[in-house]
Amino acid sequence: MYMNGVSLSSLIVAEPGQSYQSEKLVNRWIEVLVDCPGGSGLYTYRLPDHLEVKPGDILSVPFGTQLLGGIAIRFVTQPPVDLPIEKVRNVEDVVSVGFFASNYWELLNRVASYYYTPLIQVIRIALPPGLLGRSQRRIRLPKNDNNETNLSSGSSSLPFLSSAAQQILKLLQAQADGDYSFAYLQRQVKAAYQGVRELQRRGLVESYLEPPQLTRPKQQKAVIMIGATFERDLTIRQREVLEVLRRRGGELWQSELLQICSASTSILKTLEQKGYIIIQEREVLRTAAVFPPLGDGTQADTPAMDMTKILTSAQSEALGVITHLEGCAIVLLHGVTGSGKTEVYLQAISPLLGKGKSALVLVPEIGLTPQLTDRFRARFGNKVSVYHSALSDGERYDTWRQMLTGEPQVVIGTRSAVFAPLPNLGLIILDEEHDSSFKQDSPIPTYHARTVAGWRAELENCPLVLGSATPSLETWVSVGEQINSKSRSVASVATQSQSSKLEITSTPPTHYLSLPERVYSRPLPPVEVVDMRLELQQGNRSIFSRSLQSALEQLLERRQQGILFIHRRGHSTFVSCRSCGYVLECPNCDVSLSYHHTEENAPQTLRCHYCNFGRSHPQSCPECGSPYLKFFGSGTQRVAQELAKQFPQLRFIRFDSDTTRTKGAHRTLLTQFVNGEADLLVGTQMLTKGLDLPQVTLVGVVAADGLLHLSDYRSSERALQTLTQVAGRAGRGEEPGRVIVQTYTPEHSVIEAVQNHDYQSFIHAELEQRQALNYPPYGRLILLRLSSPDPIQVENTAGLIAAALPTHEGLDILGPAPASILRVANRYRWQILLKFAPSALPQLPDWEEVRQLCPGSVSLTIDVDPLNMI
DNA sequence: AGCACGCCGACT
DNA sequence: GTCGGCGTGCTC
Repeated sequence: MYMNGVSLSSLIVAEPGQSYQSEKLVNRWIEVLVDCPGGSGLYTYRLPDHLEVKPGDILSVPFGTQLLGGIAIRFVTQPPVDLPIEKVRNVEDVVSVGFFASNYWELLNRVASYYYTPLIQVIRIALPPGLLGRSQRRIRLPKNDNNETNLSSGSSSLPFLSSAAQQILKLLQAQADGDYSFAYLQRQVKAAYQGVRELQRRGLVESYLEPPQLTRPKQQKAVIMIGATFERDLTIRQREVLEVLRRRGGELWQSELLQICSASTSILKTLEQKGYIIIQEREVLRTAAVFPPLGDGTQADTPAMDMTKILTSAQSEALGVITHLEGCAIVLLHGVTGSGKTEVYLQAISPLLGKGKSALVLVPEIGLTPQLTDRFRARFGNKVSVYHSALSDGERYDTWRQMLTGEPQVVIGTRSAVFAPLPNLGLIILDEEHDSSFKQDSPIPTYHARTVAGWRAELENCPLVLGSATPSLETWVSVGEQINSKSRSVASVATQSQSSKLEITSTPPTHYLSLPERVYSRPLPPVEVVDMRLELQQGNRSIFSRSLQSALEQLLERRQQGILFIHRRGHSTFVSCRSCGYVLECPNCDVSLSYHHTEENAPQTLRCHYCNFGRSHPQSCPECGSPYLKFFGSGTQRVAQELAKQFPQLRFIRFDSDTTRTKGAHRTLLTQFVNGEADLLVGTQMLTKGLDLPQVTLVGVVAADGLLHLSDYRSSERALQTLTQVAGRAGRGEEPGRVIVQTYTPEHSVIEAVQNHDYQSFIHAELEQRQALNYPPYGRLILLRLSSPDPIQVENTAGLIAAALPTHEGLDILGPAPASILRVANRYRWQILLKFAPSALPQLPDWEEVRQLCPGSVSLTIDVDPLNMI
């Protein structure tokens, strides 16, 4: 257990059935895990008589001068001996009752210990924001009965006030209620702390605590009928209302009932007095609005009302295996692009709901997959809810509570939804399991949703289905090497270690399920590789090869649609001076600024992708004054310009982080494309994530090279995954597709693998290399990220830590090395990589001791199983 | 994180 | 001598 010196090993949540009464009288004290930033731990509180608390409840407790959220851990018969009794304070309130089931608690503990993160940090991501919300310190003008004469003349009458105090007073007097949060004043006025103290001493302002803004459930009035017989003391109108209520099952929302009967509340009041009904405040759940379906619904493959589809034989075999699983199992559903994985998910979930169980569906980014969400909604209606960080706090809170009800339901969500508190979980699906957005880089815990989902499946004793056309090597290896024997059966089914029911801790059984063909036997698109060196040699200086150019022309002639994929890293579009070569750089980070063109007529801006610094495009070079300051690179803007020049009739839509920044932009752009308002979709990584656009026949990769030559050990794997996914967007409908990949290194093994649609051979070659170098999935990695505003201090600290790390057989220490972009947002970053065999785990250093080596200005993040090593 | 307490330099 | 700067440490 990782708890900053507080041992929680004996920490067990009380059994569910435990009575409040028995505890209440005996135990006057309760230990609470408090949500305080520095070194969180357990604190003992007194339980007032009027509060009923059970371990696992979320509480609001006084802590120092503020009220904080905390989790009730356990009752104790007496406070710690070294704690003076008068220091023990009362629990303020109960925020939420009965949340942590014991296996859920165990899940959080595992995350905390595996990722070396304080438990409270894990709890924070598992709970909706605001639940552990802190109270706010606010400053207001004193309420004065005799009018404001002493203040009204303004700050000029108080010349002896400091300028900070005067500014604060002015702000407060200008505000209608004369009331601001202290944090706001601190932002507005410098030295606000002193200013407020000064004003407080003079009695000109007062300070008070606003309790945490808990997102209270929205209450609504419900009308419930009691007694079924109608006496004759009813008027015709009252009878009508009761009749409506009876027909609707005796319960309705007040507003609904009144609307149906076009009545007013006075009728209900009388009925309540006569004892026919009761009116009750009930919680109403604000679930996320159901979006309109994508497209107009007339497209052959766009299901308006989604129906169960007839499965291919591989699909039904896979479905058969999944639905017959009992208890925990890990399943890899390896289906080529367009093989109908989603349909398998849908049909696997369907019978569960009937059995009163719920399903959790994890996707890389919800905004990118409106199609998947639509399809689930079309199939399961309001049993589907969506849970991710882009929801408003209220929506998130309500969805979270909806999950706690235990109603059978389907939750679709991103990374953090792996903590969705669904009881009766019957199945976890993690779609596009190779996608790196399932890994959190910061803040801590740096968890991988796939890893956590595995634990969750084990603890909930339910299957986990990992779906991908391009499985990660980690999954490939963990599901079993037996796939090596290339079975060419339609659905090759393999079962590894049969776990006996007695050994709960043994590794769960694994299954490999393959969907090697697309639905309706549609072929995978042929991939044409174009050597751009030859193009240049033969005098074609365009960024489009002749092959791609003619394909684009054909697209227009045949009225078909296509996708152009551009790999763009932040600094591949930069502005430089053609005269002196000066490059415009971010003043805070060591990267060049990239050119942005947010709207048609907006002024040109330059932006830093790391810290979001922005500036206008200067008229002339700041260095030499030359007016020839232009942008370089092959970002989407550049490609868009070239397209407009070479193919003026071609209508295209840019689909990248610039054009999809606003909420719902993904959907709008995709809808336009689906409706045929454009011929071509031009974009970056986003195009790779599960788009199902049946009309697309052409996929062009402008330059594959940017992907191939990244400098970490996973770059080949990632490049192949990206290219395979992009290629897989072509030919998903009735028209056959084709793919054109432009590259300067056509002999690269990744390019060959894409061309031959041969993922498996590539994997085996890649796995051999990983094994030889002891990289994941064989060896394990832990990355220590250090950062500080002081370049010398980080470097020194990094050296100090590296020297202090133990030297063991099988534990490699790589570095310390400066991060590839040394400075981001004015912080200098160094890192140390630890590589070790899984068996060397016990020899790892004590991270608390390592942390001690960091001076205050240097922050240390321990990234377990890192994916991004920039 | 706040907010105490507490220890040193510039002033009445 | 006091006021007020900010560095250190606690919060049940």
